[in-house]
Amino acid sequence: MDYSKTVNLPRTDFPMRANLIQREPEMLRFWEEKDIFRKMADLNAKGPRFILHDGPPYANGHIHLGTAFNKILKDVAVRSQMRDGKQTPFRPGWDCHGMPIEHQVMQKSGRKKAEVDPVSFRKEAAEYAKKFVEIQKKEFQRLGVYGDWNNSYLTLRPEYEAQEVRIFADLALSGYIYRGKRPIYWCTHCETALAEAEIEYKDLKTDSIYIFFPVVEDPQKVLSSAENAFFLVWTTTPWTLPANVALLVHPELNYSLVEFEGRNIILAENLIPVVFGKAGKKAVRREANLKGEALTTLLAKHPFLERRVPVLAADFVSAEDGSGIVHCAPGHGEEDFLVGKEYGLPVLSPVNETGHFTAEVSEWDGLSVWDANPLIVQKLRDNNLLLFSEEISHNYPTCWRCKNPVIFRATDQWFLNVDHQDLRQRLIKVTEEIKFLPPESQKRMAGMLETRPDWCLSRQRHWGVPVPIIRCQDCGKPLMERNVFDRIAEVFSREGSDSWFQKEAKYFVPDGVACPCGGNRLEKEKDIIDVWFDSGVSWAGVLERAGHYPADLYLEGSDQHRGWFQTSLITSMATRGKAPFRQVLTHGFMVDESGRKMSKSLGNVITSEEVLKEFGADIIRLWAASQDYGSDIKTSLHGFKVVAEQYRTIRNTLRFILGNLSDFDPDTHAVQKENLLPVDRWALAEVSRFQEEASAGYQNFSFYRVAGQIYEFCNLTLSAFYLDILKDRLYTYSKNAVERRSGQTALYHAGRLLIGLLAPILVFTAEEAWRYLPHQKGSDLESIHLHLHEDFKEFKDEALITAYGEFFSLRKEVLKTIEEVRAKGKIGSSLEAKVEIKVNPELLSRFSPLMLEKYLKELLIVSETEISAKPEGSEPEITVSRTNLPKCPRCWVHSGEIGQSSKYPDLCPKCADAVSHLQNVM
RNA sequence: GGGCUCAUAGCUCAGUUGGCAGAGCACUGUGCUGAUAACGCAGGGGUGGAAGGUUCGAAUCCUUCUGAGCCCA
Repeated sequence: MDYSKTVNLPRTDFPMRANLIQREPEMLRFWEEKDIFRKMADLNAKGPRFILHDGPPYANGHIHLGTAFNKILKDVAVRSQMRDGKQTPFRPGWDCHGMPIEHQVMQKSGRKKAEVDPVSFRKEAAEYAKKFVEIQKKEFQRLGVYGDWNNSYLTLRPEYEAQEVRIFADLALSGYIYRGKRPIYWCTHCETALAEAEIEYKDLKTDSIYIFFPVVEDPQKVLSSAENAFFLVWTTTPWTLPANVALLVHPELNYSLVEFEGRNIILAENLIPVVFGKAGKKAVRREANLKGEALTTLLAKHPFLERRVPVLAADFVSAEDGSGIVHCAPGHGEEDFLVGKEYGLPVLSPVNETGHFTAEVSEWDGLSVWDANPLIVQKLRDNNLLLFSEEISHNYPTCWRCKNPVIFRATDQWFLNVDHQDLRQRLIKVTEEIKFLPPESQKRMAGMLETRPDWCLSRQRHWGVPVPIIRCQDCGKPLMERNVFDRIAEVFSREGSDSWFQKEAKYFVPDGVACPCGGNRLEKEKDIIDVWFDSGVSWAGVLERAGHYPADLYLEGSDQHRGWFQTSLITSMATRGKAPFRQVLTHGFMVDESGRKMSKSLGNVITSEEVLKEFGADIIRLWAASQDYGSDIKTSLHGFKVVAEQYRTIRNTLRFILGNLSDFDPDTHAVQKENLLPVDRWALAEVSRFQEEASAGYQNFSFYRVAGQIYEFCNLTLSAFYLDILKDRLYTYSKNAVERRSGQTALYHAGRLLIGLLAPILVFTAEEAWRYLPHQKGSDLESIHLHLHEDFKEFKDEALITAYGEFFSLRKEVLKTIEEVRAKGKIGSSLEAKVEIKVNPELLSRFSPLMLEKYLKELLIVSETEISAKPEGSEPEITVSRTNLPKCPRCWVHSGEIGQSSKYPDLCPKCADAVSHLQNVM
């Protein structure tokens, strides 16, 4: 007789193969049709609020793996908070202005900045940005990201621009905004100022030259002989020499006077061998221990201009490179500028916007600074004032957009004064009140704030929000008045910032407002605002207006320490006196297998598109959630395969659970806790623990821990033990036997919890599995994503987990012994084994809750067991042999009770019972 | 030059307060054939980047060094 038809095998339509690429889009349609996202938003309308403010990605190009990673982390954060009963509106945004788009559009049309009509150009740029907003929106949606996609925020929307003007006005009217001449990063190719965040450092070869500056005065006789004396000055930017106005030494450093080819040369003592070693020449030391401080009384002469230059002390002068003496051009360097400011030096900047010398430098007028470099070196050589020159390679700032090296150039720009009203100190202070994840990033942020220069807000470009300043042409003063700003904001909110380029200045000035000087010829500022200011005020343009300010969390890549985190913090602190976020989470960057940053030029980029096509969104999501974002994220195709493998384990576990619950109705079949079998109580204790730990992981945003716990629960707790020992009960007991229903009760809870915990990560798979899971009446929710967190505290039982823990160590020994016996060919299936165990009485008594005398066979999946006490203190004794009992043809367990049933003499009692309950058994 | 991070099995990584070095993948062997393009079991494989120090005891704490990465100058 074939009993295989009489056993309760798992049955489910939940497929083993995920086929995510096909199924996910179907699921997206389902969510859309059923309006699930809106229902999610309404779910916790009365709950506490959790606001994750979306840092707007730049609306340029398709999303890449890094963008996908970031958005998925945000999504997991939002969804897990929602599961916890929080009200979590998520409004995605895009950054739409700025150089990258301007650059693209400019290139497409093949025009130059000066040739374009601003109005039509801006129209094109807006189209371009909107196009990519739509593209990226679709890509994010395909990844299953939850959000109010029909209400996303764009920095180019009129209302947003108006709000930006209002914040600018708040800053201007409280004195933070000034126009000044300071050296800033300047891209001669893009012809614009650049912010620090728009700079990339690359290795670049430059001239490294050692120049003689003649000493012309030594009033205090610091040198034994000032005759024929020279400072040896080091620089890597010869073109800045025309702007030189001073020499800088380190005050604490020791300098020496050496004789070389008839000259007396001053340089840092420790660098003598280095410099002359490089030059391949020999110098004789004449005088040592000249403190830098003492040298500041001397006066030198410019090597090719009629200019006397003082010697000043500066702490930043390095004793590591060069000669220990550097030249100072306040127009071409931030540090030089600060020294210049301290000593009242002039700020020379004889370079125009395209990087060519102006007429101020008569000798090289009209020449680009890069072309001038060799000529200047030659000039020095001709004047016999060059010790030597070499090429060195070092990190040099380049433009993030066009990749060309940038220069420092002082021009009139609009700045935000970071020290006004003690702002810098307040910023640093407030970082201590913000929760940073990981905590180290607080230091990083504070450190950057400590040293950052004033924020250069103006850009000489077309694509952005105009600097909202109206100036009097007669006196040149800006009309910094509240009602003027209000008027500009009001116009922008209606007509957008394009109006600035279409309307006359007076259009933006309310009637009756005039310049105090009496002049009435007005002009508009031509510069636009730094795009980082756009996104930096999103707390105002988005959060404040919705009553969501400040946000609970900002979550971005670690590069935003100098970017969005900082610009948001500065604008918010300066105008509202508080930080726009309570917590800041940063994650690392995508790097390849060998730890190198992913970049197009290295050809090691993996796009989200290719991963999506091959694996599906849930795999990308599981991958993203599994990463320890504290450091950089190593990424490889192989890594995705590993994740896909883990996914299969999880999916198969789900399938097993669902398959074995096909006849389970939780309302009628669930077994009361006190009637559950011990091991099922243990399983539920594990469920409870899993729930507790995973929830804690979600709350700390340690998603990778949650992912690990999920996998462990599936693989170790369930697959390797519990599901295995459950099979006999599920398959062979009578359908309604309490033993079977007890196991199903545990499975049911395990399945509910597992699907629930998976939901924030595997949004598609969880939804799919949820449909196959039996539900209690009245709780039959249409989507797992509308199902809230529930706890399993009633099943918590640490003592039971500990007791089973001890049993597992014993079990491991037994399995090993069985394996040895199997290797000798004595048994095949473990059901052919008889196991005898002797343990010390203490341990045996600790096992009493497990009721081993009754269940040990089941727990070891063998046919005969005996467990007894032996003298204390000694190791367990395990004997495994082949059972002599006959095999029950239905459940395959060897039993001494076969034949007890007269109706089914070939079966064991359990199977006889099961079969007799079947109606149509054959 | 400064700040931060990392270095544990071939690969990806766990190791909470210092207490016999773990998991997954891969590999090998094997069982089952009632989770079957699935599942179970066992095994090999690590001088814990290097060198010192604290300690009864260090992968874990301290110092130095080496290598790598990111950010900043």
